[in-house]
Amino acid sequence: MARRSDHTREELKELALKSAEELLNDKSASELSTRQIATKMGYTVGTLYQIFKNLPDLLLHVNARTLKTLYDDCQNLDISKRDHQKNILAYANIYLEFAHSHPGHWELIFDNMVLNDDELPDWYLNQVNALFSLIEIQLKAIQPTASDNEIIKTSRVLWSSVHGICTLSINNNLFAKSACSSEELIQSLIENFINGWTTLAG
Amino acid sequence: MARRSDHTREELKELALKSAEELLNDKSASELSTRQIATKMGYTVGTLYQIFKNLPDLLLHVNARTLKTLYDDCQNLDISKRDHQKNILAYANIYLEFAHSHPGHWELIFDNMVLNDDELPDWYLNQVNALFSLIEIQLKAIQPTASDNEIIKTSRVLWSSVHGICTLSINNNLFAKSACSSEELIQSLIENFINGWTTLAG
DNA sequence: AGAAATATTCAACAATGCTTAATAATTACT
DNA sequence: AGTAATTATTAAGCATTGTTGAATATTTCT
Repeated sequence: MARRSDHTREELKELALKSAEELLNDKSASELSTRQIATKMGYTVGTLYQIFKNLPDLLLHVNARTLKTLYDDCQNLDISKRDHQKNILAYANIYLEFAHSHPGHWELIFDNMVLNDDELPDWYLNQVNALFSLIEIQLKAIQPTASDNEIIKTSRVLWSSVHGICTLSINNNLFAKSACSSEELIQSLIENFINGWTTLAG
Repeated sequence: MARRSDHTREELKELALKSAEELLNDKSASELSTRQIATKMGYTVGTLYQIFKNLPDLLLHVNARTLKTLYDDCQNLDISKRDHQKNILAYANIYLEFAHSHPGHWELIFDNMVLNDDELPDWYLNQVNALFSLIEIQLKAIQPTASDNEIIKTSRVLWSSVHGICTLSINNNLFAKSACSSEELIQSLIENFINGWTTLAG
């Protein structure tokens, strides 16, 4: 066996990422492995190491595509010019919807294997910041006098909280049989928090 | 070979759990293995399978002890009879402090290996519910007219949100260099949310 | 003391994991 | 066209996992 010019280098990269993504539709992030990705591609593991530095590097590229999807989903929203709380709620629901329908992709974003390896590259951090900006813009519109620091802090609080609801609802760790759909929880969070934030700090 | 009378069955159980806990001080939950636990005990793996059904069963007992520690920490608080928001904030800080100082123990509680195996036993669920009750009592005190359903929902929202802040701050995923200590985030969450909750639903 | 019961160890199995050394095939050059 | 360099691809290496069954050691009971 040997060389096959079936695919160019760029095609192989696309193929690898696509294979990983397909696997993530059925498996959890921790079950993803080089062997499985290679098999799904119709190649063996060594090929992967010619395209990517190592597994974390491959996964980072998968994550980058996930972030892009999320960002595009947010951009496709009809943003209201008046009701900023509604906009934030819509963002949160996109996040929730994505987490529920693509738990594997979503989980991988927070996988320590990818994150802790070393410093994340700038091109990746920029994608993250772009997502945060969406929220920050809405918050600034709600409270134009708030300091940048306050805006950043509040965006982190909100996003962490939404994230927590997603995490626990996906894994069924809410321990509440009834009347606790994750949509309800998200809505309660956003409404009460934003209301408190506007009346208190305003 | 360790002598049969070195430890009673009960002592072995304690020894196993203690060894697992010590390992969790240095390792992440996913790095924990039967072989390491057995080695730390001074026994071999077979002994573990005489005490516990399998690894998830062992880990479930580790988690039970973690939950007890958390509950005891909460019970040792000086609870105010007036300022219920302050009490909730204190609970949240205990949760945060525990998560930061014992990330391995904390992570294991939400490990899918333990949770997804099969239905969790009642004696374990009771421990979980006891912790939720602490929050629910405070919420009920804030809004005595709120329905049970609303109390349950709100406790889940609050706890999920606190949990999210812990998750992301531990793994350094907040992507905010400065001015975002997790304590600040927790305080912002509790203050704004409770304020919004009392003014809105009241 | 000898036999039955139990505790503990050891070895093996069957997977899985990431990574790299070796191999085979294509390309580039003379 | 024939040889050398490059590169795609494979195969093997090495470590680790949870679990089990047989062998060995220790205790208990008759």
